[in-house]
Amino acid sequence: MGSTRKAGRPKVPAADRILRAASEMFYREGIRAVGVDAIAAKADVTKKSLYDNFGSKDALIAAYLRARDERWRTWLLDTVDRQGGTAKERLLSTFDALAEWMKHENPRGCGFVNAAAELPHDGHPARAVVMDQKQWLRGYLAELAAEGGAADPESLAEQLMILHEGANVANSLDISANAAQRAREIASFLVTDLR
Amino acid sequence: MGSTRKAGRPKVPAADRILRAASEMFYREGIRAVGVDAIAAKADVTKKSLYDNFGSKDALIAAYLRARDERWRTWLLDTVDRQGGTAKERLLSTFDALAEWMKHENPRGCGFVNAAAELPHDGHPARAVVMDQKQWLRGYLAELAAEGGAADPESLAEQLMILHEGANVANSLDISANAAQRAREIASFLVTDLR
DNA sequence: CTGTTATTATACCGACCGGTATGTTTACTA
DNA sequence: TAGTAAACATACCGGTCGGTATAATAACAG
Repeated sequence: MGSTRKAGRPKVPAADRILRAASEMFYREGIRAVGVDAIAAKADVTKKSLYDNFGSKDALIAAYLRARDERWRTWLLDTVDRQGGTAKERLLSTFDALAEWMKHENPRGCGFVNAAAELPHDGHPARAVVMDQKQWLRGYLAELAAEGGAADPESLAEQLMILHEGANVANSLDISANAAQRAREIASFLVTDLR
Repeated sequence: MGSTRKAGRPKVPAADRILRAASEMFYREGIRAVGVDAIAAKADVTKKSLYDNFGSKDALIAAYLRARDERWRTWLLDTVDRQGGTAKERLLSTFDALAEWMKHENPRGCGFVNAAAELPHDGHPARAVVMDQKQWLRGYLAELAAEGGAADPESLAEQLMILHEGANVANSLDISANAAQRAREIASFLVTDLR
């Protein structure tokens, strides 16, 4: 069902093209390194359209992170559900999902951690998105941990978060060739007592 | 051009003030967010002095990271040596060193990881310093692992690196209240068979 | 058709960017 | 005391930053 309207012009709405261009450039080059003019040019859009749609660069940054967050959540949940199994197995599956994600979407580290590194001020709208992303994953892991009968699900979730974040960094800086796999090995120790 | 640097000077040399100011600002605000004018002003120095001493902003960034690297290495080695003990105990001590370091020098995450996030291009002089920092720590951990009789010291070092990096991120984004302690708990599992 | 909305094109704004040029002053040392 | 090198102060450079203004054009709903 392609929405092909009039072979000449906008197959994809301007807002979508802007967000797509911004996402690629922000992640690859760094947020502060990319100017709004460059984004508009790559999206084949005027700066006016960009500001009509998003209001400011800061809002566009937040939108970029929100979209990335949604893609990651979908990918993670789909992968875990697809592999199925017990709560213990699903906790370990999150590292398989991470491995694939890093391979083709995350070669330069976690986009949220990178954004937080570039935007240290608490007031920035992007930081709320970052914090939300992390707390969501932590909550999801805690849920699975509780389901598996963990003695302290929250503590286990924190430990698994450390492994996730560490794998991201180790992967992006060539510290480990298959960081997600290594993190998964460690995680398997932590969940041995679960069902 | 003989003696450029010689006998003791009563005041703190300009180069030191510049490097100190740059270090604080780069780490706290982010590298790209800080302009050379602001650094010169904070160091109470003219821009000319800054460029005479460091040549370019990129070189100053690399110098900032090199200085930070040296401080970290010194802190780590001193802490580990102070606590002493077996190789196994010293591997665990690296997490105690990290905990203290994060408390008063690293609240905003690993400065090297943050720098790599902001400067993605391989050609940038800062990236070499970052990579060197990570490889050094990995090598140090592998050394201790071998000393402790690890079956595969390199693999163990990679796993411990994941824990170090993960603790840094978890600490800076409030994912875990005592991330280094949690990472240490995990590490203690990994080194149980060592001496 | 007409009115509205989205989008285009272009030009502009003040502020700041990294970096340079010019001289003048300070401070150590030969 | 004279020489020298490092620090000073100031001003400038072209380029880019995020953001705005104005006006023309294209698409669509009534």
